[in-house]
Amino acid sequence: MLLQNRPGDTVTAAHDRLYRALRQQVMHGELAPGQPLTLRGLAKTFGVSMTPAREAVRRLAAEGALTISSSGRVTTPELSNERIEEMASIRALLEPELASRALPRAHFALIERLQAINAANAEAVAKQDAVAYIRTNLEFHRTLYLRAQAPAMLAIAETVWLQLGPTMRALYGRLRRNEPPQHHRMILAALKAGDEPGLRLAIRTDVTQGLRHLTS
Amino acid sequence: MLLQNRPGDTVTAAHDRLYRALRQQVMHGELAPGQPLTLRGLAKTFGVSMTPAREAVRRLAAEGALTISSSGRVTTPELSNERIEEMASIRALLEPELASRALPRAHFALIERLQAINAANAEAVAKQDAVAYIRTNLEFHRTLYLRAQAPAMLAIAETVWLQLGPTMRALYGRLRRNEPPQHHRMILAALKAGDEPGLRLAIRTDVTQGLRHLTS
DNA sequence: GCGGGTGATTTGTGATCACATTTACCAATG
DNA sequence: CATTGGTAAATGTGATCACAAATCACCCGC
Repeated sequence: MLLQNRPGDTVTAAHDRLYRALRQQVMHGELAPGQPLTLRGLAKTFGVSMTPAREAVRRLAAEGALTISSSGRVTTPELSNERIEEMASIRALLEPELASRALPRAHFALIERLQAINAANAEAVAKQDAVAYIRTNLEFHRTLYLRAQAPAMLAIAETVWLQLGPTMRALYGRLRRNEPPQHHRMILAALKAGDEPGLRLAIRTDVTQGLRHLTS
Repeated sequence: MLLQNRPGDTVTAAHDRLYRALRQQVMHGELAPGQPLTLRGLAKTFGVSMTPAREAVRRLAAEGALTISSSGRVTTPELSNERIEEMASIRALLEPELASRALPRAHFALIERLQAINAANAEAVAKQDAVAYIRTNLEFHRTLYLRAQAPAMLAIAETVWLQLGPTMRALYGRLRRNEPPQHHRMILAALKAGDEPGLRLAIRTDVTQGLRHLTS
């Protein structure tokens, strides 16, 4: 991962580089739930001082990507079962709407790209690569929802994914799944058919099913 | 407003005091859209140094309560009509769900409190006090949704209110409305009757109607 | 009157330091 | 062996400073 500005790069603020790198790590499940982080540690890792590290951490904490204890300690979030179920409800509420809005704009080129992402996802399953699985899974959804032309709604969905990142890692790392997501095929079929109710149902089922296993 | 810790107070971090004070100002429409803020100005106003001011601003920017330009300048957000409509859609999606979940737990004491808040709201209308109008209006919704036992969903709804704060100020300051919100009475009636579809519709209408006027 | 350029001021960014609190470690004691 | 006590290390917080970039104000020339 590129962390330093190099000559010719557009200069990005240090706090922003740190924010983006950490955000991706959290969202893709590269950090376990409850993982402690320190400002000095992050600063040293990224070759900056504590100041930009603090700003990045505050920003991520505001998005729910990190938790700050009453004494100021920073960790990745450990979600209760209730919270996980609530997050699943939110996904089940937002994402069918995003998919519906994307449906009239989903032409063949988009479906083709979704199929390619799905193939990469299946490959991640075969390799038992949890991080790649989560990444391609989210990429599948984001690619579709980008067509919805609803940036604020998509941003909310992404903060939900963020908060679920570490938990998803724990989930998919635990139950070594061997089957690629069957619901993605249903989503693709509904997209091709222009079937809005079917699409909503397929999305709802897809986002709900994975989390159910963890709350048992 | 109390901004300094006094002996006997539980010590709250400076950045957190500043965050809460600013957040309330933005959410309640005390700041106009596009209002510029400076780190040194905020720090001086709150009697602290730039460091906690920066942290509070980053946090608020992450929630969409403030906008940071490419050069780092901080302002309250100026929403496009498209963005306002999207925000209304999000409210129309989330808030009926929150109300539905609150419905089975809405006993008489809650309805009584809602009526009291509604009376304060009507008073704000009579006094042409836009800030008090927005504050009591949001308090009405938050009091109901708190019963939904869905903290993450409520938090998302609040970030939407936050982003709309300055715009609501501009809206309600412009069209000097003389009538108290008639939809709140429908909401209360549906609550008393235990009528879930009616409640969902009343909420949806209430959150949608106000914003429609701005996008014309 | 009006546009462009130049210097002064304002402003955000990042580093460093001092301080208070929390946490971790380890030994002494029961 | 578990528990308690104290000491040392680690950690977050806030202030201050230096720096660069952006912005603003003023003035000159047209």
